[in-house]
Amino acid sequence: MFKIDTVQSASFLVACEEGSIRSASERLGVEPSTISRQIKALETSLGTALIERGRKGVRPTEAGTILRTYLKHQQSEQETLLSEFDALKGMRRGELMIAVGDGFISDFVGNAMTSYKAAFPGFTYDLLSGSTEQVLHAVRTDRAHLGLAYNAGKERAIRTAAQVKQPLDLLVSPTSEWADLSEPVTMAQLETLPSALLKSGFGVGDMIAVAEGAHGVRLRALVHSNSLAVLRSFVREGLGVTVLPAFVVTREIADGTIATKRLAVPELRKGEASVFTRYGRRLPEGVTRLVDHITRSMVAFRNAG
Amino acid sequence: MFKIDTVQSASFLVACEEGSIRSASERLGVEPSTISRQIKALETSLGTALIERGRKGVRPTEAGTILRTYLKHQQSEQETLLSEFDALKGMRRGELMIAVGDGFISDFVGNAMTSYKAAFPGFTYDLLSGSTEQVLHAVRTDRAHLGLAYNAGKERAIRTAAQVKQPLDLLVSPTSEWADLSEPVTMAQLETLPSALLKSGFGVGDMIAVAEGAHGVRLRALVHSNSLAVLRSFVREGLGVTVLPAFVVTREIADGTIATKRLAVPELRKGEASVFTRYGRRLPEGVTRLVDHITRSMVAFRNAG
DNA sequence: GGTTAGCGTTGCCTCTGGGGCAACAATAAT
DNA sequence: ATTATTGTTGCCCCAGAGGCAACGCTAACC
Repeated sequence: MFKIDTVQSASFLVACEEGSIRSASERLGVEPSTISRQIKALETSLGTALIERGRKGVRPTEAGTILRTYLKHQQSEQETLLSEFDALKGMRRGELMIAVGDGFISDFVGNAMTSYKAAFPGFTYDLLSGSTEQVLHAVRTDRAHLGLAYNAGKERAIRTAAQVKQPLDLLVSPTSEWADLSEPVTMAQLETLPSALLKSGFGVGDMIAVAEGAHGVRLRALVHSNSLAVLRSFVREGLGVTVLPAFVVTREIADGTIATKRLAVPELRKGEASVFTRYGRRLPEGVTRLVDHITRSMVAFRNAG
Repeated sequence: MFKIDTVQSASFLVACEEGSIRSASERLGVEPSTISRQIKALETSLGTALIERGRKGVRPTEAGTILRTYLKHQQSEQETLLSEFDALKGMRRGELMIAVGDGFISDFVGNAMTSYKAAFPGFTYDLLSGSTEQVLHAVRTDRAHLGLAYNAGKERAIRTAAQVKQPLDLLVSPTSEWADLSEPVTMAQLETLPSALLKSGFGVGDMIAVAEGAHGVRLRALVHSNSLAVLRSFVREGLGVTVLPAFVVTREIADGTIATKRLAVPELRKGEASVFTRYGRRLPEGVTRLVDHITRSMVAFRNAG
């Protein structure tokens, strides 16, 4: 595959620079015979004479001159390669492949990514978003280094790096008829409310399904969707309520377009936001450091519910 | 100097292509342990992880991907390098460094170079011209592979590849008063003729000096020059005569502007045109082949005087 | 012109280090 | 839980790289 051995090349190159095999041997700290043999071996493998052996040293033949410029060129290319590696190691660049649950997007981009970018500029991101199930799958199959998802069940292949309880709340529009419901809201009350819910595959959707089963009820879901944007709009427009962890709507809470109400349903309070990787996978350092930033800056992981 | 070992690179590359160390080991015909160790050694020398070891094989890390593209690129460059070597070996290209005596220029360019170019296109020439002494020096100091000169004396450092007797003739203009001199011309006659002669350092000049000494005479040299063109013009214009081997004025003889007359001076008939190289120098094949063309096609070497 | 110094090369020997073998740990699939 | 497959590691052996010294050769020097 590669006909040009590196050690042999070095001998050849130094011999050309020094002009004699003996001085090359001194510079490289080996015997002249070694240099002689290495160059000869290189010539054999290339099938071409590379140096003229003369009375007072050696000089490259025409083929040798060509090889020399080739090696010089390659050497400089290798230096840029090594500096790229240095940049990778020194956290000056890198690529992070992250899969995030839809609910984490704004939190992640607005907080974790922002602070990380300030600390380590030069990193690029491959950001997948989707349901909890999709995030888990991406991590399992190494399509992402790191996953952020809600209510990701334990499984052998997944190693959880951080996990914070984030109970589901009832989200309502402050201007709607449901704004003055008294807390905590019970399952019985919930059953009567028009709602927009996430489909299964999403952590939230699965939790609600479990709660429905436990209480033997079915919520009046006007909408089942795979889009959080649908749920938010649904609530803001006063069409009904939804059930989500609070961190998903941090901004809407802040600007007063959505309000939260505690739920008195134990099954809906067990949810956890988690950061996880594939079990056994050796991660780039950049990813490890990113986990720190996530746990320190993201609302979903800072606030213990 | 070179941190990237070729054998290690090959292991790494094949492992990435095959997707597992074991299949790579099969393809390379070695044990998996070898591949594993080589890749690990490469990682150590580069100070960077290159592959992620996984449950069902290996895959390059980010650094590994960069290295991979680098190696691919290098591989293709190496191929072009090897094809250049092939071209050199196959006599499809090369550079010939030739030093020729001034008198050989038109003969060499018109005959040897022409036929050689037809046989081996793609060769380039570095053509030095000068006196016999300059040609010898160029060959001695390896500034030329091959030398063509007149009356190059024997010396240890020079190996003569071909040598042909080329006696000096008297050159006259056919329309001049010396056109009807009877042959052979003696030294005594020569002494009375106005002449243009080459300076010493040239083979011809040195021979004439020797003959002068042997006969105890001095020729009436109106002009001493280091330029054959001067001598030719001098004769053509009917200003006098000169002494040169006939092959120097082949064209002038052919078109009738210069005529030759035999000389009855033994010292002036001993001259030889020779092709030579530095003793002990290993020559590119192209040069060896060129010698054939020279001896077969050049007037100076074809015609035994 | 012989002699000497310096060049690259080669034969011999030593010993390092690459690579085979087999057992092992870890993981995915059954 | 078990099995099959992955990469890894300890052990051992031998090819091959490299040191040593003698050699052949050329160039320069007296």
